Amino acid sequence: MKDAVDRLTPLGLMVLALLAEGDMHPYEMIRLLRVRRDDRMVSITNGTMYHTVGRLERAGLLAEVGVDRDGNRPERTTYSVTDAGTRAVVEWVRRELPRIDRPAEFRVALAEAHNLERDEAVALLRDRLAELTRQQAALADGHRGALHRHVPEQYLLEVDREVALLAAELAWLHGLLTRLEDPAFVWGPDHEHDERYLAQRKAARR
Amino acid sequence: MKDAVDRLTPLGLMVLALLAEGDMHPYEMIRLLRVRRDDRMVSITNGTMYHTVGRLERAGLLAEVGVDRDGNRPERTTYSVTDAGTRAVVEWVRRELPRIDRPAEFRVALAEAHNLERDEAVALLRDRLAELTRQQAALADGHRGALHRHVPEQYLLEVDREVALLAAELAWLHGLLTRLEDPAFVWGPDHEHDERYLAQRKAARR
DNA sequence: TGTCGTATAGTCCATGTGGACTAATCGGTA
DNA sequence: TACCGATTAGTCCACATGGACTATACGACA
Repeated sequence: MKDAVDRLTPLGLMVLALLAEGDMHPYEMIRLLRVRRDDRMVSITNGTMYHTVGRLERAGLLAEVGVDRDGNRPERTTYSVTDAGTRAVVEWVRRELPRIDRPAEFRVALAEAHNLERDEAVALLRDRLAELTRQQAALADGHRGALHRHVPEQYLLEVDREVALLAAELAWLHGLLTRLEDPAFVWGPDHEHDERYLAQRKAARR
Repeated sequence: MKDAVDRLTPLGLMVLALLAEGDMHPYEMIRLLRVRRDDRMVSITNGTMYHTVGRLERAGLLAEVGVDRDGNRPERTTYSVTDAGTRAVVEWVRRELPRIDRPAEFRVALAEAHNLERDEAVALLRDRLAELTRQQAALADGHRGALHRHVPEQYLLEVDREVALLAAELAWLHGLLTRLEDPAFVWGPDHEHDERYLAQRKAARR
């Protein structure tokens, strides 16, 4: 029996995380996520957003808090995140942060890692580092083996790239962990900044 | 009016490219793609494979060439790629190779780049290099700007990673183009190798 | 010799995605 | 002032995905 957290899509998680900043209607979420360029991580279309919000509501992770209307425009249904929704964010990030398959999920988990305690995030990222190291070694081994068996390089372009990108990701992750170990690196909610962010949201709203 | 090439999924393209090696039934494609670890690039499940083959057949890119039966096991429907299918592979790779959105598509296009003439592949990869450079500059700019506006680093982890990975991809692509310019880099079909590969296929078949 | 797991070859269905469509309103411009 | 295009807010549908399920056959092991 799969629970709600297993069914969470990357967009679903971003919606829940966004609602932590305040109640919103789906269309506003679309605009805000686009302004913040969060659509770099997941493609955001109307269909997907409304469908996603519907699913989250059925799962009890968010709830309708009101319908208002502006002139003769379509109704706007405003949603609020529930306690279960807030907990789901933490659980999901905890689950996805160390996983090395599912790149889209990882990017979102990384962007929302600040929802976890610093120590836990560091521990999970260390697990990820170990897994990535294994994968990189295996892939690089396979690549070398293929070259040794005289497989023409022209057939190995994609593997070659993958080995290079994995190396880069390892280097980056190693650097990040080093930075996170420094207590000077700020962690956790930054309310001063959040307020300025809220102003930005109001502005985008006109 | 979208044509068949627009509707091609990464798996669809891999199926067409695979059938260039000889007629096959879907289940054999699944096995072979898994043996070659092509499921690193696209997830391969039964449902997706049979559905994909069905679509390709309706689009006229491949055709049934026979049904045989082994003992009392389920029937095996064998497919062959059509001329339209062979052309579609080239068109699709030509379209996807320079694009910098859609990472999954690019990996498959890169793996199948040898279906194009060397000069064309190089030109398309150069276009990609230019686009990637622009994107990297824009993202790095945004990142620096955010830091300058005192956005806490903890909120910028994902962007930071993206900037690093884009830099790595640029470096790799640059290196590849340099290697491809050397005439010593072999390009185009390598029949000697293909025959050994065919033997591997027979072996996997038992 | 029975049986337990895995490989073979495929079907089926619940979900999720993305793009087309609607319909009203607002801002600019000729 | 009349009209054009973009924005707002949302619905709807075709299609793609992935996982569960079926049913036979083969190999290993006890």
